[in-house]
Amino acid sequence: MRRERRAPSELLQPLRPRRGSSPAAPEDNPALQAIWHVVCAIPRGQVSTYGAVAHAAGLPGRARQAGFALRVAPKVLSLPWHRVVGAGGRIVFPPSSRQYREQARRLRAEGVRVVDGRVAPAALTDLGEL
DNA sequence: GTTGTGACATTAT
DNA sequence: CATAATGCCACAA
Repeated sequence: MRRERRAPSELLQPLRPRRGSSPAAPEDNPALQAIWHVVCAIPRGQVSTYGAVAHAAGLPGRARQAGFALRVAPKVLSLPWHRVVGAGGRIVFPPSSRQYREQARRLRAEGVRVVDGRVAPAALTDLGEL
């Protein structure tokens, strides 16, 4: 049976009609905004996962989009992107990549213990249901 | 329209 | 532990 895969975000905010043929800017995407909002709410010194962020943003099963959202996030938002890791608290960036080191550095600066590309399980946040 | 790709997750082998 | 197979879905070409 084919499931209806309607994004709950569509119910939260009606998609506004795109004007003319203007290319929809990421900033206009409610899903991305929801994700950014959730990430912004992750307390300092705590960590969450892509899947959990997506779920808390009302987008269950769309962990990948959480990654995309962080990727295209405007710099001016200065999101705490480093507080988002993969399942099991693993840093998803390739070790020795510039981003990996940056994320580990920022996390440790907040008191989060990073061992072997993995954050302490205790640092994981619940995010509740928002 | 199709295809390939990805800052993912889960399950199976 | 490591791979592979799926599921998932937005985006770029």
